[in-house]
Order: sequence, then structure tokens, then C-alpha cells
Amino acid sequence: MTAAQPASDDPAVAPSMNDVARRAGVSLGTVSHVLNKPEIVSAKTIARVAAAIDELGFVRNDAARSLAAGRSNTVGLILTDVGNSLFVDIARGAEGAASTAGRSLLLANSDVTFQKQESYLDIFDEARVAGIILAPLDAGLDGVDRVRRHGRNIVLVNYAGDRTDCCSVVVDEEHGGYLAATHLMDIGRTRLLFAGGPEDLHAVNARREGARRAVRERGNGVSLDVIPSRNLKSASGRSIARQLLDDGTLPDGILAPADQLAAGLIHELTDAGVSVPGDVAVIGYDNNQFASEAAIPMSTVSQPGHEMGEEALRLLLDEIDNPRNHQHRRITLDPSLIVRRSTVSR
Amino acid sequence: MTAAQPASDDPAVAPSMNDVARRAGVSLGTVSHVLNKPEIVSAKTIARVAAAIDELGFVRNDAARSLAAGRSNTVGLILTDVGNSLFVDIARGAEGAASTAGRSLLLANSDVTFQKQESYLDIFDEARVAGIILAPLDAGLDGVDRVRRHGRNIVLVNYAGDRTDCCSVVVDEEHGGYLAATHLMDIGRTRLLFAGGPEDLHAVNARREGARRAVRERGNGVSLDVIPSRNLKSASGRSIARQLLDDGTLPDGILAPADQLAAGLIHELTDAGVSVPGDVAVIGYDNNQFASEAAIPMSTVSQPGHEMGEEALRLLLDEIDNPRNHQHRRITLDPSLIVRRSTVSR
DNA sequence: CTGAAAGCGCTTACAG
DNA sequence: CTGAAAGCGCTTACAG
Repeated sequence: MTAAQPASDDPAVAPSMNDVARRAGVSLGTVSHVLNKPEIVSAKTIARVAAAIDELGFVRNDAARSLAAGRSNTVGLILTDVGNSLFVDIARGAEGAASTAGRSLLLANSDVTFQKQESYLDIFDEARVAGIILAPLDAGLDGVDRVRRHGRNIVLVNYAGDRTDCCSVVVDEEHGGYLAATHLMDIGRTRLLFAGGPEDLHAVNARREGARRAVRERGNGVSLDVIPSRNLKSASGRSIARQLLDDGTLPDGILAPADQLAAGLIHELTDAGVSVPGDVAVIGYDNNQFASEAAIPMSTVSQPGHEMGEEALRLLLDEIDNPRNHQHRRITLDPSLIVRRSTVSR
Repeated sequence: MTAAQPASDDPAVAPSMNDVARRAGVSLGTVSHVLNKPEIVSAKTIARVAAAIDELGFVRNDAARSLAAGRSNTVGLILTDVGNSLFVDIARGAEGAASTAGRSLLLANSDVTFQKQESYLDIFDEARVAGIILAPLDAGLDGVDRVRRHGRNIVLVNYAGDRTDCCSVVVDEEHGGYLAATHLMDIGRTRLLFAGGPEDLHAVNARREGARRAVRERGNGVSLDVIPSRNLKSASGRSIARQLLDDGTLPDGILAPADQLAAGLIHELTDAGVSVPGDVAVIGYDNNQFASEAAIPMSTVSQPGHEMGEEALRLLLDEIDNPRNHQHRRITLDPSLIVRRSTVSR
């Protein structure tokens, strides 16, 4: 279906500050002052200029402003995966903090692709944004050096490797794994399985080590098996479940490093007549939207995405506004346990 | 937890085109030509300039470029809700088409807030982006006129009201409702319920009317009840289900205008011992991620988000690149039915 | 094919 | 408190 209509032939053009000045009967510089330092302008002049701006529908040309001022008002945020609610929460947190601070926040989605991540770093670099918040892939942090060399401020969020030469906000992944394992032991489970996850992902490794520590510290007679998987998707969870069913050796508690993985496990197990949590308690990770919507609402470990975004923006603004006194720092936030029916029946 | 390290005292500054020119031993204009019209420059000069760019790590100042050229290379996309996978798909589609065309795509999330939508329109307007793709709220399209008056190209996606004075890409919502109702009748259901949704949402109304038409055209002896709800969330689905259970008059087929709503209905019904789809078949709308992950995978109506984003960007580029010949048009895409176990048991 | 120069729309010392 | 003017880093006719 298509309905057509000719485009307007009048390519309207935005009025400039000069137009405003002329209309208000003041100089160009005065208009600029009204916009940027109204406190040094008389009330009468402000009113006249404001009226002219209104009448003309003037909007500042940000390219010219950035160029003349040598700095921009906008901040860029590069997310790994906008399909993952953690990153959406980060974006919301950063957006809130940015708008409080009078800054605009622009988003980019690297879509778990290293090349896109690099390309967006360059785009924000070319745009001379005031700063960049990057949720980097495990794959590499090379681009970070590149843009920093140009004087661009950058803070890392969610993952930072071992970099201490820029600010970062991360979550204590190890503690998340610890929380999950402790919860399973608290409800009396003794044969635990850490199920799934590529072994080259930092977060997966840390969560597994956290689970190991929990078992070591606290579990006498508690075992912890590990079965890795190619990815974090639900199909991997299903295939691990089938493997367990075939072997006939079910654990009584499963920790999955992602909700999707846990969902696959739960479906395949319940389809086979295994009771969750009766026979096997399952806990996921991430607190994705569907974790609470599932038929068996899922216990999980939640990461404070909103706070991560807020803190990241706060660190960035400090770096932007106090370049001299700024100290790079790493903020580590704690994940939290969310108990639902996949581990504790009501 | 916090670890500190002093910031570098050397606020590195990006080299300018002038620096590149000096280093390459050519004029400023020649460097610009190498970047923008390499075909008119000799291979030798290109090589020299390229080397200088490399050595210096030069990145173009996009603010200066936009200002001098009078146009920008980036396109802005304003989404209603990045938490909704439809919009994520739209973003992915637009991103793909943009990068193919050598354009950068910047995202903004209006977060279902009219004020944010307006504010991001202004931000993109101030940034003098080449064009804007807006997924507008039902609430109002005023901002559209404002930015168009400044010569900004804009195309609407997902909702366009009755505007024909700009391009738009929408989905045939009426047809989606028709598909869902037809499916329920196809599997033999005769007492249908259109459950939930605020009556002032265009999409909800259209989907309901589509269901009505399907019943009218095809159903002899088929009834269609309607129960509205305050919002599209899962709690609303639960409360509608409780109402049905209290009344003791269950339909045998339910159409919900959102997956979340359907999820709430399904949970409350199955908790009460009602079989889905045995006693009641339930179909949702949107094909959100959790629709397939649910314990009873959900039948639903899927919207072609990726294609919507692609088409929207294509229309926008046509408007940008051919301002003289461009014809505004509305592209209407079809939704599709996805059958899962909430309507058809295996 | 290359260079010199005007100009894009602002900001910001500097005078007054 | 206000204005005149230089300059931000590019692009783009225009000469040569």
C-alpha cells in the first residue's frame, strides 16, 4: 500500500542567531550571552531576545556551537546489546543523570560486534562529544586508547578488564555467583551444577569461581559440577538438560549464568517430567524481563543497571568538568539475589 | 570498592586538517579533497596525505564539517521504548541500512514520555542531523512540524496518525487483529474475547476492529466480547483473568493486544486449573522475546520490525538525497501470525 | 590536479 | 551591560 504526495518545494531553513539579533535589535554576541550567560544580561534585553527567538522558532546550531566553544554538550553511550534489558537499564540510568545535568545523551548499539563498537567510537570521536560511556565487548579495549589519545573522556561500564587508566563501573560478578550458590545451599541443595556459558567470557568465569568459593567455604558434602556451553542462549540450556536426562544423573540445584540458559533448562526438564524446583532448583542470571513472566517465575541474580548508568555518567561528568582534579576510579556495585518459584515453591 | 589513579595531565588534543596538510606538504584544501573527492586527486598525493593522516591519528572534526558543508552525515532515530523488542528490531534494521549507505545512526529513547520525545527532536534538530526517524507516541505529532519547519527531513515509523505530509512506515494493525481472530476460529473457537488494552491507543483499537471484521465476515455463531484494561501490562491480564474466573463465564479463545497481557492471562488461568489451550486458547501480540521462552510458548502476531527500520531509513535517504523529486509516501507492512502452543497443543 | 581564500554559525576575550 | 571582531576546523567555488 502506498499513498503519495509531492514534497514541499520550500526547503525551509532554520533561522540563525544573526536573524535573532537583528529582530531583537541587539548584537550577535548579546544573543549568545542570553543563551549561555543570562546572568550577565539585563532582564529587558533577555525578554527582547527571548521574544525574537520564539517568534523565529530559532534553534541553536550545535555544530557551530561545538566548533566555536571547542567542546560539545552531548555524551555518547555505546551499548553491547539493546536487546538485553541490563543495557536498557544502563541507558535509562545514564539518560536520567544526563538530563539532570543538562546534557544530551546519544545512544549507539554495537550489537555484540567488535567492528561496530570501534566504528561508533570513531563516530563519537568525530562528533567531538564531551565524553563517551562504553560497555565494551570482552574482545578488546583497543579503541579506548585511540579515542583517549584525542583527548576524549571515556568511562567503561559493565566490563573493564584490568584497566585502571580510566574510570569504570562494574558489577562484582564473582559475588553474583557466590550469592546464587549460597542460595541453593540455603534451601538444602547439595549436588550443584554450574550449567553453561562459554569459558572465554570473563563474566561467566567470575560467576563460576564465585560459586566455587561458596561451596568451598560453606559446603561440607556439597559438590559442584561444571558443564560449559557454546553460548548463553536457551537452546544451549535445552541441550545441557537433555544430556543430564540421558545420563540419568540429575543435580538437585542448577546455576545458569544467564536467564535464557536457565529458561531452556527449565523447559526441557519439566517437559521430561522433572519437577522444578521439587527435583531440581534452577537459578538464572540477569533478571531479564521474561524471568518474572515465565510460568515458573525464575530466581535470578539481578544487576543494578540503572545505578550503573547513573554512576558511569557521574564519573564522566566529573572527568569533563574537573579535568585537573579528576582521579580515575573503579566503582564496583553489588548484584542482588531475587528469589522466585524456580528455586522455592510457594 | 574503589581504586584510584591520577588522571593524565596531558590533555591530548586531536590534530587538525591543517596539521595533516603541513605534514603531507600540501594545502588544506587538498587534504579535504582526499577525504571527500579522492577521484580528483593524484594517487601520489593521496598516498602522502593518507600517510600523514595515519601518522597523526587524525579524525575529522564532524562539527566543523557539518558547519562548513551545511549538512550532516548522521541520522537520528527516536524510539518509543527500547525495552520493547519491536523497537530494538527497528533500530537494527535502520542501523543496517544506514551503515550500508555510509551514514551513522544515532539512537534516542523517548521512554514513552512525550516530553522526552520532544526534547530529543530538538536535540537532533540542534545537531542539524541529515534526517530523523521518529517512532512517535500516540500523544501527538506536534514536534514533527516544528523540526520540519527548520528543513529537517523526518519519517515516521510504527505510527503516523493520518499524516500524509511526510513519509511513514506502519504496520497494518487492523490486519493483525484479523489474523489473530481468524486463527482462533480456524481452530474451532466460537466464544472469543478481545482482552485488554486502553481504548485510546490507536493500535489497540485497530486490532480490535480487525478481530471484529474477521468474526463478522466469517463467523456464524461466533461471538466476540471486549474487556478493556488500563494498560498493556501483565498485571492487567491477571486481573481480567480473575474477573472471568469469578464470573464463571470463560471464553474459549482470547486475543490480547500485547504479549505481556497474554502472559498475565495465561498464568492466572493455569494457576486456577484452567487448561491453555485445552479450555481456552490465548494469542498475544508483538512476538516479544519472552513469548517463545514461556513455559507455554505463546502464539502471537509478529511485526516486521527489522524491515520497518530498513524501509524507514530508505525513505529518509531518498528524501535527503533527492529533495526535488522526492514524493512522500506511506509504506504499510503486514504483520504475520506465529502459532505456538498457547493455541495449538502439540 | 593543486592552492588561496571566503564563509558556515556560533563563542568569547576585549573594549567601551 | 553591550558591541565589534577574531577564530573554531572544516568545505567549496574559483583561479591557476
